[in-house]
Amino acid sequence: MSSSKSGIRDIAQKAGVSIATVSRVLNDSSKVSRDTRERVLKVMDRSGYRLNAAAKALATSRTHTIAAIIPTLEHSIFAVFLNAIEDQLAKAGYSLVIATHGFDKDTETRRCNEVLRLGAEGIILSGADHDDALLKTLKVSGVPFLFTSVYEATSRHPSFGYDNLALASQAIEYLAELGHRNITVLHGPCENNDRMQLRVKGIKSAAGKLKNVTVRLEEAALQITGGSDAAQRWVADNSLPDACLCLADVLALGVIFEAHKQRLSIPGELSVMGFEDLDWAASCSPSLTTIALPAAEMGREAASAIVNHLDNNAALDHRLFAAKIIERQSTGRRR
Amino acid sequence: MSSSKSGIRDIAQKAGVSIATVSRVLNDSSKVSRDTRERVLKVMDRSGYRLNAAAKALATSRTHTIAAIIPTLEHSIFAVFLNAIEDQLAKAGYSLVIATHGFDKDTETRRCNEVLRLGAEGIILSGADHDDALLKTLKVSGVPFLFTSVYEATSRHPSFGYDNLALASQAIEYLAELGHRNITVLHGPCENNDRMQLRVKGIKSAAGKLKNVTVRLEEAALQITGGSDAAQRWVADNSLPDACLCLADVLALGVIFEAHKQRLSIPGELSVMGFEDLDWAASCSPSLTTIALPAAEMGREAASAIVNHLDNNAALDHRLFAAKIIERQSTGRRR
DNA sequence: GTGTGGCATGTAACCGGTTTCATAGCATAC
DNA sequence: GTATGCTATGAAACCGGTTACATGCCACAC
Repeated sequence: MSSSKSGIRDIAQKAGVSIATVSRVLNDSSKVSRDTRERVLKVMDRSGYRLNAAAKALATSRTHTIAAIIPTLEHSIFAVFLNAIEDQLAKAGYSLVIATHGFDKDTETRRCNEVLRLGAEGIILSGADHDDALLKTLKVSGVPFLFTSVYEATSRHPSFGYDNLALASQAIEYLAELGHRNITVLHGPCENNDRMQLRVKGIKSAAGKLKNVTVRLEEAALQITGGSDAAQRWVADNSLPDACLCLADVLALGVIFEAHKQRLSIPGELSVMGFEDLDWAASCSPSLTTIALPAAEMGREAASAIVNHLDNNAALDHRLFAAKIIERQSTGRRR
Repeated sequence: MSSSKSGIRDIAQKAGVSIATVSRVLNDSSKVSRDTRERVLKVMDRSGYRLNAAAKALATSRTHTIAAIIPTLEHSIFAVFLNAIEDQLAKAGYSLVIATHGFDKDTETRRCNEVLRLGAEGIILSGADHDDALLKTLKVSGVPFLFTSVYEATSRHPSFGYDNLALASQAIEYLAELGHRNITVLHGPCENNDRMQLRVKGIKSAAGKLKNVTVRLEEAALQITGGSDAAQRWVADNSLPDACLCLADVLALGVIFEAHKQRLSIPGELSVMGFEDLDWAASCSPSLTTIALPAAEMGREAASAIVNHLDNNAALDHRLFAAKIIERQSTGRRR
């Protein structure tokens, strides 16, 4: 080995300049003569130099890393969301670290500490309901963070999301307006999932005001079989409602599949409505009436907002993402 | 502020020990007396000390970070795969950085350089077909890497995956054995996607050997509408095959939805087979005969292998993941 | 010729950890 | 009492960058 020095010092020596000059070249400082800059760059290129991010982070206290802490990547709504975040962060020169917690608050808190140790400069969280320890940790650390998928204008912490409560109310009102009098609402587990809690709350609130409409709430596992099992039960029990509102699209897909197996006509015998507008909702048969949540847009904007806060000190506050009912063929007027 | 010193030096001062001792406590070195250790830990706890990962990385040349470079998170097969990786890495004390390239080789190479600069100690790639520049970069860097989703026993680089070629052959043979004589194979774009290329190659190879079977290949966009558009065309053109083999489950789902709309009976008038076994394949109607790819298992094992290589210097080599045909109700004997 | 200012560059401290090596303290062996 | 060895601890160098400050040089004004 010709030179044992590593990194910047090696380059400096080979180029016959000081390490400060090399650093200036790296950082595009204008205080370097054209000649010198080119000489240094040439040496770097030839030596296959690669900047050491850890050293830079140590010296600057900047890591250019953002963390997203989410329940799981297995639900495609999160994958779409994260994909948009990653994309946007990459454009801004930041990288994404992900941590999943599987809907467990203690795990979430632990993972939050881990990403902070790693030097995350910003944290994107899912939902607004978190452990006190997590919030305290975030507060103490001073790292900016963002709740997502919920819009909580009154919260002290910034949130980017939807008005889950109002949307759920609108959904059931929509079904009621179609004349349905007997509506079953299928929802996922509410535990450690405030988005779902809010939707259920919205249902309860709207149900109280609807005259002549019977609303029944049922919980199902948040997967296709959760929906299909429920539909199967309705047929077996002879408890088929006029309409079924699923507070997650996967449940609706399960219902649709099961209805098909049972030769139940949708929307003839059963109207089905979803929540999320996953990619297949427009294509399934019948296509699914649902509430379109702009998850990708939310991801992009959340990433931009955090970056903009870090780079330009822009304020982080609340942001409501419009979501609206997409009328498709799985719902119809009650016969 | 009482003490301006930061991190370890602050703790050392408050505990009345040297920084070396604090470091020993942090690293569980046994060469610290019980008393001292407890005193240091107490001070750390009270001060809300958090280790600086960048400093540690700089000093040790270890980041405990693994990168996964994948095309996109939007296809759920990748999400499932990554979810398993993240889970496994977290258990082993590593974190995951993800980089997506959107099926673009140049972007992939660029992202690879980025994660190397970040200090990724291992890299998980999707597929085995990459830019020469990327391979050279990896080779020069000395960072261990793993191709996934493909099994290439003859490759000089380790690969964890499936025998895409053989599986595709088996799939079409399976359909032929059911008596189908007129089979259309629907595949996604092959460009920059060697998994798909291999599957198509497997089809062509098997097709040559099948007597009395006409195999037609059609390309479709890798999304549900790719499948439904194709099926719609078949009906319009009067070119409906006996059976349709989709080299990605999403395409099969599109075909199933469209068949339902067209009141085409599956498998009565058309047998449909998929590839991947995504989560809904068992629940859809009719349930989908497909090839089950153990993506989560592959993710877990890939993560373990990289970690095991880094921690215990275990060799990284090839690993074939068994995938098999899952017979469900979307396929049947030709009438 | 001297003074002034600006530009390019270098020197050295610093970021927060780890680690090598030295050493103090003490018990045990002779 | 001295030699020996072991344990717990500390001092200081080091990892690879950034950056405040110093300096050398040159042009230009006087």
